[in-house]
Amino acid sequence: MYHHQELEKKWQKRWQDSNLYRTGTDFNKAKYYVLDMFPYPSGEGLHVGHPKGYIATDILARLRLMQGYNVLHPMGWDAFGLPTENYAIKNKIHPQESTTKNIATFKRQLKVLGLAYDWSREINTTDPSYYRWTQWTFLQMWKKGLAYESFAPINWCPSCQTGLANEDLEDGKCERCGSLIEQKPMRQWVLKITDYAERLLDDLDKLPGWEKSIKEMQRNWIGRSVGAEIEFKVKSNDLSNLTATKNLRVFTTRIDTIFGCTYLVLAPEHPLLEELKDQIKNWSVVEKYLQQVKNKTDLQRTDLNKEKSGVQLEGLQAINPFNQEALPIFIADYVLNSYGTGAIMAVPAHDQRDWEFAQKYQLEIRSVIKAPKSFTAKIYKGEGELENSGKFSGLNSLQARQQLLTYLEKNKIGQKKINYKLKDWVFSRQRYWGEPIPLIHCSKCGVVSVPEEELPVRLPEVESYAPTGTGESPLAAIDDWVQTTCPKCGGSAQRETNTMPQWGGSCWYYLRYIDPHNNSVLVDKKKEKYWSPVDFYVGGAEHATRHLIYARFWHKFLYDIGAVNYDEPFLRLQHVGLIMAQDGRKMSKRWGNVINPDEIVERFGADALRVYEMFMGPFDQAISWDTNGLIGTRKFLEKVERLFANFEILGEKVVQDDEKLLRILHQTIKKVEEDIESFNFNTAISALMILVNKLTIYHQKNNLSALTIKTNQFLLQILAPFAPHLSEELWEKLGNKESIFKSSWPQYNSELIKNKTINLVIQINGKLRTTLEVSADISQEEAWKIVQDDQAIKKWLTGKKVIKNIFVPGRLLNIVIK
RNA sequence: GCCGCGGUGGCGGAACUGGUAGACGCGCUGGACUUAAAAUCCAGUUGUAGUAAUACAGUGCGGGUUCGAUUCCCGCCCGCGGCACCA
Repeated sequence: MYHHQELEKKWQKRWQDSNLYRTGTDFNKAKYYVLDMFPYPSGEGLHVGHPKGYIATDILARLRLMQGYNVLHPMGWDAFGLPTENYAIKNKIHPQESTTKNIATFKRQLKVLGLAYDWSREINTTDPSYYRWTQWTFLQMWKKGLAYESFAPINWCPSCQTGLANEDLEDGKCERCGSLIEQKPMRQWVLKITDYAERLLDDLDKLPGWEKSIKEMQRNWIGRSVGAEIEFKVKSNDLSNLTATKNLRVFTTRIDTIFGCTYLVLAPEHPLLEELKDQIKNWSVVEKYLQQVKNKTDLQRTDLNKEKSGVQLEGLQAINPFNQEALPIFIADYVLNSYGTGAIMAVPAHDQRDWEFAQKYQLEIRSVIKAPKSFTAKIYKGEGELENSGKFSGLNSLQARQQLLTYLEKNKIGQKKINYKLKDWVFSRQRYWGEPIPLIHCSKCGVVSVPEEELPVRLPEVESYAPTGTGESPLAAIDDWVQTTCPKCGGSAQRETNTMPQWGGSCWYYLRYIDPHNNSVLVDKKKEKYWSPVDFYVGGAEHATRHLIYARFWHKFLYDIGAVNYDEPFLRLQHVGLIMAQDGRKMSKRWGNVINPDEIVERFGADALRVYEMFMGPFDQAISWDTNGLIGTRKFLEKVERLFANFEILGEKVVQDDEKLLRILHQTIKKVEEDIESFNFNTAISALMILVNKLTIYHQKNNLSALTIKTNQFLLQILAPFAPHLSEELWEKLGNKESIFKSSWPQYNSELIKNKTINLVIQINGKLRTTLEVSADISQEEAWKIVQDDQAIKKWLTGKKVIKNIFVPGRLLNIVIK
């Protein structure tokens, strides 16, 4: 037993008093930047799942510290956001006030875990000295035309009363509150992230240190598809021999199926509809359909199971530019106005959706790609040899696409086109608790930026935080804040009253840790060059398509304007697997299954919690909490403590290092070091347990330590990143004056770790029959000699013919018999 | 539907590059210590048969390659995550 409460407090105080984790400033040393995704300080405080990632980075940071690196390992708060604001509305408490309170709670909870953060670099996104630079970057984007005002319909959450970005939706619902999202035309500030789509996609290849799954999620989200835009002429029936009335562009990835196009479909919102209204003979039917579509929610509209519906635009025809065929035109809500050109060429023979539609409205289905003989289903979606395609028949899909494209471009009826699913980032929110957008509207000069030296534009005090619901932020009601003078002409003008989304401040916080108190630039260039990029970044996978795309975009922009020296912010990325409750569900107040880390630390100690969370299973996997498992790791720490307690009593005895145990020790040093680097903490701890078990057994049998004090200290050093408090205590007990984290990580002896003897596996026809303890460098001949005389093997060989021996040096001998 | 990840004892999980499947921990069983309990320590713990030595089976299912497959290939099933009328 050891008294974790006083012991842990003692060391936490000492670390703090000695500034042990203050970031080094000697730029001649190698650097290592380990970063956690900073938390949103909610009112509920932490549960045991939250710190899992922080413990992991802490272990890595401590290893790097002992290896002699300058380590940057900071923490801060992503504190703007809706829950705090909603809390303010309900309880009339200023968001700043509850934010301050929540941060204090979080910080206390993190501190009792003994995390090695450099708190002198703490940042907070709601601090004006921080958001000044968020605003500054926004202005730079605005100046480059990357931030623009849009009046297009956007996602509107009727419950949160604000516009949202595509990334903020889940299944057509608000990610925050679950309300169904509506489309609402509104004035919005939008960031042109699509300008960066290609780089965001291509540069993923520069990040071998990112998990495949997260890169895939980003690729999916960016959604690049290569195809062609083709121009059809739209003619009125009455004037079919006259010139075309309008041009209509469609986007397709399968131009090789163009001869199979038997009709065209427009999205119901397509602008051409309004333009050709007069020539559409069944306009009243069309109008009715449009009304029906309008009444559907987005969720209903995109329901894959629903039957396709649409209406033909009677009186209009489209001309296929490749064969001059006149085709009917439909509107149908299975075509989205927001993707491509909002219009498609329908090829029912080779597209599931077009096929369904054609079936319903009895349209021609014309095969233009030969299906393989083995193909039995109705719709062949694959590639192949073209048929019924004029002079292009006989080509394969790939050749056809190239030739058709050439034809398109030569005849100026279209061109190659790349489309992305990624949409520009709707960047304004009609809420209070966010960074004000630093722009001014002047009736004479238009939109004018707040001069940089006047930044930050501070959030004003308001009476009510409640959203107005009119599409205006609560800031709009603060007249003496809104009314200002135009920086350009000096005339009266109004401030922009929208605020930035929660994701704004987190786009660049990792840069600010590098230089958190700089008042003249976002980050000092020299410091940035030294510390950037982040070497290791750890956080939840739920950020794969939000924060991690936004931050990469923001960073690339900063790179383009010369503010940072490399165009990717995070070299290595690792996602944390959730800790679920014991019942297998997510830990949540709602289910009443939350485990508070404070209680665990109180009862079992921070070290036990740390070791347990790392030992539970693979780091990136979701695993259920089990307090029994935690007791196991606590017992392990007590075992370590006992080992050294007895050591003290027996300390005077002169011992020599036991060679076998010394070998295991050095193997463990290697294993622990490598496993920390690869985030396989569970196996690192398992190795430590094996070592401690062996030392304990030796200790008990011989009533003395297997190793000298000096070698025994290695054990404490490799345990220290996991269980820093106990390791410090025992380290001190052994007579060390300085912190264990000022000692150097032990070097394993690569000669020593080689096993001298091995258990040679003897197989017969691949089946294990026996093992022999032999010298590690035994030759095949020697092994064969021994094996033939072995009783266990002899009986298998009698009456059989040995065909051959397969020998894997240092491992096995397999005898193949017949 | 598409993409990614996974499926191993009662449980969490381990296994290098194709080479002893089940490390380590939890739980359980038996034992030592104790007046007793806790703690600690020892032994056992994939299944079947056997006192045992040992044998056979065994890593979601069915095939294949190989001297040898949890690992590689083909075809499925199930679970998790992401995307999704994206043309």
